[in-house]
Amino acid sequence: MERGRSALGPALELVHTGRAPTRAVLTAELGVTRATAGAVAAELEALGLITVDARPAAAAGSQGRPSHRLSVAPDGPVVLAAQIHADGFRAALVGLGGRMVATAPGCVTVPADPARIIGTVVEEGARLLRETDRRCLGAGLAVPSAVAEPDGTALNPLHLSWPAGAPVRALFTEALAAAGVPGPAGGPLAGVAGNDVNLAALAEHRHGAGRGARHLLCVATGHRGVGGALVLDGRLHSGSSGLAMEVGHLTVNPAGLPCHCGSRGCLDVEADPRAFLTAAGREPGPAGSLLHQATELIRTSYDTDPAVRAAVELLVDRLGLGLAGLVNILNPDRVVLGGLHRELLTADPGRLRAVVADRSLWGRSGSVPILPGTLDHGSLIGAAEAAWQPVLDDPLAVLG
Amino acid sequence: MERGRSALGPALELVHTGRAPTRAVLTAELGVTRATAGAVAAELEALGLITVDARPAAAAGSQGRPSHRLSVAPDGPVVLAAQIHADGFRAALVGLGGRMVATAPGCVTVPADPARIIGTVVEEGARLLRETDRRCLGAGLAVPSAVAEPDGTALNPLHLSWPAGAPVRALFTEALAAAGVPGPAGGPLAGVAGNDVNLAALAEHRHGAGRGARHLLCVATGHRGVGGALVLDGRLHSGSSGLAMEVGHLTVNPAGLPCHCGSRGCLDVEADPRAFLTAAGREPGPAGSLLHQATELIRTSYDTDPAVRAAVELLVDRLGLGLAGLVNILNPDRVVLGGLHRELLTADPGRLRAVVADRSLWGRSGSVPILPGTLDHGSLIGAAEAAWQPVLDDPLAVLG
DNA sequence: CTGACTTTGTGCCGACGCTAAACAAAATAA
DNA sequence: TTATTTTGTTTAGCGTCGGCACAAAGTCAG
Repeated sequence: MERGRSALGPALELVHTGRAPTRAVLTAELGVTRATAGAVAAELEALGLITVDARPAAAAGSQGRPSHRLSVAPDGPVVLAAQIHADGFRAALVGLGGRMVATAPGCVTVPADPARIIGTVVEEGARLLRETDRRCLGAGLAVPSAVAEPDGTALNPLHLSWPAGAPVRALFTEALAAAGVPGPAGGPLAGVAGNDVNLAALAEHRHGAGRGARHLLCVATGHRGVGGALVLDGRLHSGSSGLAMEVGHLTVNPAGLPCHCGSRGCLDVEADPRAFLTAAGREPGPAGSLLHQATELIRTSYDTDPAVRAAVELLVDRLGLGLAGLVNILNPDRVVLGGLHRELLTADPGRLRAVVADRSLWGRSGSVPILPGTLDHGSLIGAAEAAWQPVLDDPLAVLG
Repeated sequence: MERGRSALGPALELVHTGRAPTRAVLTAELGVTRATAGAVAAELEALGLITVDARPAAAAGSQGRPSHRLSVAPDGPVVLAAQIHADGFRAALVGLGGRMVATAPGCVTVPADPARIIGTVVEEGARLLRETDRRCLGAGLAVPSAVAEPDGTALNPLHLSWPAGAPVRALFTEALAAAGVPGPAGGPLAGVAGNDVNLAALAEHRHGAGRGARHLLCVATGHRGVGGALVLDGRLHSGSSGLAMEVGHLTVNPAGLPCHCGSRGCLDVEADPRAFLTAAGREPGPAGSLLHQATELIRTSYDTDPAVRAAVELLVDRLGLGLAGLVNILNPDRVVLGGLHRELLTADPGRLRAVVADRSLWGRSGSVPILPGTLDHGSLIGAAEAAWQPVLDDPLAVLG
């Protein structure tokens, strides 16, 4: 059996995430000798994945021989990333380092049946690939639904009016074959599919506000409902069957609204954009625009409208209760919020952090940092991250 | 740097947990060649950790050359395990395979100050060690409190009337030195300390009802409050600072009792022995006997006393709600219950499983197995497991 | 009982990933 | 200029593991 250089994957991940800007840092991070780090970097360069710049802009102030600069290859291979959400879909090519190389304009279409829309978004991606000469090493798809493993089926694509249990991964892989996208070995390309919040969390961990966190908790909301995700030691924790972090049914308001799950006051119905708009006395618009409507309302009227401010406080309190419960269970060392929750945090960071610190049992002794997400297209980048994973695990197995 | 045989640790763990009864199975489980597995087994035997029995009792019915039998060395090294609970403490020597080699009679003492009681239990353990000629490779202590890392301090030793923040690991290590317990290298022995429920979960995963589970969730109650633990891919998940799985403050009864955390209806006050006794119309006895009182009541009167049966149903419903929340968040592939919860499950297994399946979102499509714990002294065995961990990770680093 | 077959255990060799150590290179400091 | 510091490279060697051939110990068919 082929045995690749085992430090190759970790080294690529360090360059990929920007945590190894030089061979010297790479040596320290990998815990190997300079000789090994040098050999590994040379091999990654030979594979066309990274570049070594012997003459960086200007040496820093420290003494000693200046380091060469390591960076991801600017014209290296890419992966095909696709995202489907309530109000459309998007396709892109993403290189190492989370760099968006090419994007198809975000098409706004009412999602019809899964096979059709997945076929369409894959065709967009295939078109982008034909316009470039860069190799495609993988493909990832983000959907607003839990994706069961090992089947790759979408269990609750609620906002998409898809049938529950749609085999999204199989449809994705079939669409890739139909669109003529070749895999790295020339054969067919196997796609990966995942929940959008999970994938966004992975992207935040690699390239965003979660960088360097050991245990990262992400909570985000799209238009309806609340999603969670957990990255443990750099790996997405999706549970034993891909269904972990369905956090929407934590009780955050015992006297609250009834939820379709049978309980009352679930996070899902108490801390999503619809709940916010209702609390602010606004009429919720069409389903596909709830997030934008709520975000705009906060950004434009938080400082001026007392009703908006009161709604923010209410939702911050509920969200804080849910976050505190999750922090007590998972004990992450960082929390990153997305979607509406990110806006709530930005609007009133002190209150949310205080609520969580107050309710999490060890809040006083070093409470957990809570940060807003920093990526614009987290789910899309995350889909790319999932597609890169085999390469990051063992570059030679994919490229060798 | 010394580089031990890297398959040595995994191989020892497989024999330790009984998952590799023969070299052939070991070969398959490790994913190596027969030659490597044979060399690894020979080295473990040379280290005195396992024995190879070339002539097992009787060959099984299958054809081909019969395997030699692998087992943990019956007179191999041991670790010192100690446990402190609300109504006393206990010390034991535990060999590989989770075998209790020697036990000091469980002393029933009201825990006074941490240093005194830890000193006493360590002296008991040291006495056991003096009565044997087996080497001691580590020491572990289980306490009924969250233990913060990396400090090793007990944050909420509520039932022990200890000061919060007692440095239990340091006290344990000091007591080991004071009692003259030598480490494997002749120097002082560094002890490890952990929460009792966490350690019991580790023990159940290695030697009990959790064996073979990928993601194991354990929930248990002692006399007061509810504890949780999570074993992910064979490693205890204790969070970024050792405080994970504080599950006692999940809301399971929105109209329930006020909890000291400020909320109402927390699992901690709704599903512990005191809550059960109250629900059954019994007067709770002294704090240190609540678990025994509740257990006895279920075992003797569940079949005959309608009030007891009603109390079981009530607590099963509340516990089920809490478990469903945890299952939705963590998506384990097995759940093991201890303490009173184990009794509740045994009394009415159908109801608890139905409640969890009903409330966990994907309950219908393959609900998670819920099993009673099978170990008598789980926390003690778990303390030993934690002490064995360095040996299981790299036997040569400890023994070489 | 004998021979074919199946499965397990072992010895030998080579590939490969890494460490260690010496050396070379490129900067700063005196 | 020379010494010092830090980085990169070369070479030798070691240890782990895969591959292979062979031996060992049983079952099964006749």
